[in-house]
Amino acid sequence: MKVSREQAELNRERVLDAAARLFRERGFPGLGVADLMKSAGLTHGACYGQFESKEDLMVQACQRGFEQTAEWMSGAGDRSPDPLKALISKYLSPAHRDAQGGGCIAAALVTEATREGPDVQHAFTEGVETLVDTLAEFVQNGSKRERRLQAMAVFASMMGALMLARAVDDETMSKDFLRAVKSELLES
Amino acid sequence: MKVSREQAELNRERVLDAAARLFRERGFPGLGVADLMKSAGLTHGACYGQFESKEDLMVQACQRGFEQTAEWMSGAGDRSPDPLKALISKYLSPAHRDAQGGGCIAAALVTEATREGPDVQHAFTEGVETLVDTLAEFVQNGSKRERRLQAMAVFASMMGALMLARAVDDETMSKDFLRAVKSELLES
DNA sequence: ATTATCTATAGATCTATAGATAATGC
DNA sequence: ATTATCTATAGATCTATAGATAATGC
Repeated sequence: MKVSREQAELNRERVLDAAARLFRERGFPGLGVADLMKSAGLTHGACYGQFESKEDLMVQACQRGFEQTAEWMSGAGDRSPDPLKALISKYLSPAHRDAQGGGCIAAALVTEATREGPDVQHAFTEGVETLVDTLAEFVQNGSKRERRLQAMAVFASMMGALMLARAVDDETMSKDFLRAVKSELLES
Repeated sequence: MKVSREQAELNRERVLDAAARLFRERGFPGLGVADLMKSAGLTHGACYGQFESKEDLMVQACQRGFEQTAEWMSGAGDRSPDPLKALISKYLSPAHRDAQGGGCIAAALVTEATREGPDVQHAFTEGVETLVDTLAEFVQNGSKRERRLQAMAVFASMMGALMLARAVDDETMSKDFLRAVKSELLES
């Protein structure tokens, strides 16, 4: 039953990765501790050896998810003459829309984060800050503050479009949301 | 215990109004049937005389909420020389941010709607369609399709900014999200 | 007689903990 | 000896239903 300290750490990592993915797919209240631990190949009792509470788990899963999203974002822009446009195209693609568990964690959990306690909300805030920083590096013109505000506007617009594209059950309308915001952002 | 048919209908309306408000505030899984009925002054057993299931209730609460939001939107634009700009300013105000229960239902429940069954998702889709129609009437230039795409882009951008402004626990950043998208939308 | 609502409860599910188990690490 | 994980379970909560109750509507 007991495993090596090294294996225990690997297990904890596996739980966190599963949590970061499954919370995005099902939301915070939609994923129970037992289900999550089972996905990582453990029983639910083991959760409380690794984490203080479900809230602690949500906080750490947010941090993990934002790290992944930030990496995904900077990766999308790299090796492109206009990294911001490259990222916008990737963010607003049907592929991203259909891969909620591996996509932008902000788009997957904004409203749910608002309904959780201050610790989750704070982890979420810090994550958003990181994403805005990442995006701001891709903005070409303007003062530092202008670039940051520009990044915030681009991020909010993309996120809104992605979420609406996911929420509607009409494929045409869904693609139109992606297209509409994409052409709006790529023009300016 | 029994009330008049007329009173029963009033009760049902009161339940629906409470549901439309409380689901926006707490999310679908966050509001239980017992709590909701108590808010309307009834016991939870009465719910199943008025609605088939919690899902049925969610569907009807969505319809009610979207009606209210559509009215709120067209009201915001009326009696203004540029109704679209008037609406954008109202939508992206701190007052709207702080009044989630009475504000845009799409911004309050997008992600949660995605996690519910097809009936809720369809009610949500129809509601979004109504809001886009309302917004499209305020767009001045372009063909019908261009005006509609423009309305979709404006809606997605506003919604994303409002949700991020609600999610972060830093007042400066929150206001910056509103400001950033507002100036972006009002310029063009 | 009909029926809107209430009371009581079934059955499922969820977070969290206590104590047992068995392999690690000294 | 320590401890990561498991088993079992407590206690709370949630949706839904059955049957009782009492006022309406004929």
